[in-house]
Amino acid sequence: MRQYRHPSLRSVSLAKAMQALSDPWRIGIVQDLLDADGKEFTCSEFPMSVSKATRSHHLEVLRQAGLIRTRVNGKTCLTCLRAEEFEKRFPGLLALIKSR
Amino acid sequence: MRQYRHPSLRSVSLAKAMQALSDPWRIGIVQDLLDADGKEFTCSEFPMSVSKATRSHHLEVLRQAGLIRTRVNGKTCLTCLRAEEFEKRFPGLLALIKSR
DNA sequence: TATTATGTTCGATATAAATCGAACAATAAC
DNA sequence: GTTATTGTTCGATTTATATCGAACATAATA
Repeated sequence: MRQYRHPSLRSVSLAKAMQALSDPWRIGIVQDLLDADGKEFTCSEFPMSVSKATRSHHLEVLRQAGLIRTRVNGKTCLTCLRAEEFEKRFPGLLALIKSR
Repeated sequence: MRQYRHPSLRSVSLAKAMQALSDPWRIGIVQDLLDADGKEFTCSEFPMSVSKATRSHHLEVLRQAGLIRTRVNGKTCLTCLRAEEFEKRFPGLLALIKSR
């Protein structure tokens, strides 16, 4: 499988972060990751009723906004939150996403 | 001049707030309001190099996201931040916007 | 009342984003 | 090796957003 690109958080603008978090599916993904407290998810584990192409797209948007990190694991890919890094760059933003 | 509609903050979703703050011009407007600490701005006072139609559009987006309040004042309209309300609904978000 | 200043709204255009199916690639399992 | 599973990428389509000029409305003022 391919190599994932993960930008440094320094290079992520506030506008880009906001844009990434302006979609309900993507907010849901981040909430799932927050609720899971560090656990990694395969792509298909996120509960979304969209095609796998769209799912892949949303994950890429979150990746380029510095929100998630994905690694290859055999046949699957595993995604986790970049929680500490993101929190340092945009303090308090993740707390807003937490389910409520 | 017309009546402005201002949604209750309860009715503003996180996605909508994020969407409103995903544009550099709009981030700039909110930063100007934060820096001015309560002062009201007329539309044309925000330093933006876009047409007045576009300016009006961006202010409407912020208005519908619960970020600003606009009132008619004779020939002009005056806009201020809905700082306390917005902070109560989305704690910490405005702090992220503050110029830095 | 005519003029000017300040914004809004409309219609059009251009750009960006979301979405899907199909084709592809890589790995695991048979 | 063949097949099945998991995702990515491509091309096309649809929907949303940004942008502007022109027309309009309102209020202050000459």
